[in-house]
Amino acid sequence: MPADLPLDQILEGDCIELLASLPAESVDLIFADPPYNLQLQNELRRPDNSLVDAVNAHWDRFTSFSEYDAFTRAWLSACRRVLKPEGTLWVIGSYHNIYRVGAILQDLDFWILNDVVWIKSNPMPNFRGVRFTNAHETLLWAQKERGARYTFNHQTMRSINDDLQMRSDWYLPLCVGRERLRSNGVKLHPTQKPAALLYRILAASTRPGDVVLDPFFGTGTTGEAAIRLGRHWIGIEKEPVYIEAARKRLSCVHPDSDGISSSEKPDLRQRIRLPFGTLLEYGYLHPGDILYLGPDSAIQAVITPQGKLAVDGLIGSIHKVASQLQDRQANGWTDWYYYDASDHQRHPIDKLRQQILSSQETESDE
Amino acid sequence: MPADLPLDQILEGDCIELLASLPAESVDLIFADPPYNLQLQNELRRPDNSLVDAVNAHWDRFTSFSEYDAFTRAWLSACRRVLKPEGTLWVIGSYHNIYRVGAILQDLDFWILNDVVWIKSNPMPNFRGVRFTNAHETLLWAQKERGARYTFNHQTMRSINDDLQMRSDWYLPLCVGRERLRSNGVKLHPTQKPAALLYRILAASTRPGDVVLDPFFGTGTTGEAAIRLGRHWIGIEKEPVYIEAARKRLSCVHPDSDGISSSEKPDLRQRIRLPFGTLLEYGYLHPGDILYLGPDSAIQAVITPQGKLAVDGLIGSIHKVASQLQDRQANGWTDWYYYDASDHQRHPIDKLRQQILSSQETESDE
DNA sequence: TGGGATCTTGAATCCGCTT
DNA sequence: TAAGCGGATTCAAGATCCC
Repeated sequence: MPADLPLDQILEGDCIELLASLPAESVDLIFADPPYNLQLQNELRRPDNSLVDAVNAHWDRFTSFSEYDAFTRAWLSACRRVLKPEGTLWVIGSYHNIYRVGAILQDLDFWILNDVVWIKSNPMPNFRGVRFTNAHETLLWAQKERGARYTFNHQTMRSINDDLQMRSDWYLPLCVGRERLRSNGVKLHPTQKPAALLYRILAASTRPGDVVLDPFFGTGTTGEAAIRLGRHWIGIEKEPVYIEAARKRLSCVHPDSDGISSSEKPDLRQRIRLPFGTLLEYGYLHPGDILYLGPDSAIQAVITPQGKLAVDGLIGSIHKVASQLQDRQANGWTDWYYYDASDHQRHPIDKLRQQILSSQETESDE
Repeated sequence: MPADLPLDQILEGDCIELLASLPAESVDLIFADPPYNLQLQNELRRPDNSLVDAVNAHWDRFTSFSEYDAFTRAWLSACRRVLKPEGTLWVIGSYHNIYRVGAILQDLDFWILNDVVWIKSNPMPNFRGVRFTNAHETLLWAQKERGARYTFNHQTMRSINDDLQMRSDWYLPLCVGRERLRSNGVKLHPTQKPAALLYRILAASTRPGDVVLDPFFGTGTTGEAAIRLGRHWIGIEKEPVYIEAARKRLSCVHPDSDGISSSEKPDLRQRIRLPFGTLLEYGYLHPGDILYLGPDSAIQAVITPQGKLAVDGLIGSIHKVASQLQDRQANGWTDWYYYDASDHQRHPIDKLRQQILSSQETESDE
């Protein structure tokens, strides 16, 4: 590691200039959350006529695609220089910018390893009903040089995904509530990312002690994840307000004493756990199917596309719904039954879980 | 509709040439599933050493991004020419090609309306555990001209999504089992799309009788959805094997007698506008009658002979008066109530409008 | 203090016909 | 063509209020 690498600090200024001042091939991972080039023409109002507080920051104003492209090429090239040959890069964006970014990234000889979709559990609806709800953002994960060795902690990802391979669709809520940084009740940054997103990214693609750089540091979510996971970080940001907020925030963050960072090998106990939704993924059950609360009970519930159960107005996990209906702590796996057309009988859904678990044991790659 | 438009048939040959022979601005919707530019360097084997039957067709081989870009620009431009000004275009792809396609599409002045992610319930795992399971593909939905009116059947989408807005994340299984076309047990087309995907696309963004064109028709999934939904279709394909399979397949498809197509809720935006004065013309209400601002409110207004409402010095449309009295954006149809002497209750005046609208529908429906 | 009702808000390219 | 205006349009969570 070069001695002149400014570790664990925020560099104040323009990222393209500051990146040029850093030593080449010195960084293991880059996470970038660049301006999205949103182009809302007019104000937007909800059906109750209240005004939506849209992104309208000066740093997100570009006059044309070509201006945005030039900006994108500049910061991506600067990032490429400081990245180690075996390093990788993440970029997040929406449909407004991600196709520009993706194409330029490929033109600069980055090699895409995955695209990942962050699916929001609570996106803002489309108030006018004129398009589909914009419920996801896209992450690109690319390596600097095609064919180079890169870090991917497969077992760590498995262990935080109920021992299934982590897929390219990630379900995470927006950054709201206590996690969202505010000043006098006003959100500090219009697009603060959830900590869980950065935590997963760093846990997946870095090793302890690695250097993680974020050229659009904002309020420092990347730094927080790095500290918690025992990685070094470098943040670049030019807005003094964000820098101050990030410094204050990061002064209170400490490495996790347990969790992913200290248990990078999967815990054998966790191998038994399997989310109900997996039965849908495997096609054993389908959204819309009916489950019964017991072998003879008339009480029914419908499976939702999200892998929950719905009865009347009640929606929740198999365990929660079973508990509420029976007014006691319940185990959904043994309480809910499905109808098997082949033998005309009801069986507990736990039977399906056992089938998947046993098939995974034999498929296991260890 | 141009008389020389070859409806409901497959055109045999190269799509760029054949598109040039079609009349300009004649097609309502284009769905394109272009070659993905997949380039597995070596054969891919599962953990049990069996060989994965990857896409390796000759039509999916490009030697460079620039060659793929030129091809993409050519077919997208040709599509743009035949599309009506208010027409829209869908393209599906994976991370190998969708960023090229998206950027070129924007460069050609298509205007992106949404990107949609098709999330596969049963994707192929990443056998070696070196990346995230590639569990989704990306769809781009764009209009030919920014700001033009386009078709989006919001109410239809709502009704097939439990009365919630349809989001940009779609959960559909891969095309497998009986749906997958096979010849002697071998899959006929390496990337046959599920019928449910095309069905949703056409149900969302076309109207009955519209012309849907697919420049990479393959085995005709787009044609099947079009027939089932009562839309015209044009398929372009150059592989004789696929053409033969599509012809055979489509000869057995018939319009749905039920399902989405017949349960399409009328989009309120698209129905005929009916002025408040019509209620007076029909004799449902009379000048001088009293309306009430809610089921219990004491606030009253008088109907003027001009079909306006008057309260104190205030005179205006049902909407304007309701908005001013309540100090918010209001819909007069649902806010104003009339007194029905037959049941001694107040009802929204929208009830009267519905009666007229339904009587008009039964008159015009043959 | 508990729970139900109401209010607030989040990276959003967000109306369309008539005059 | 730009302005006017009729009238259609929202989901999930967390925070706050109220009884």
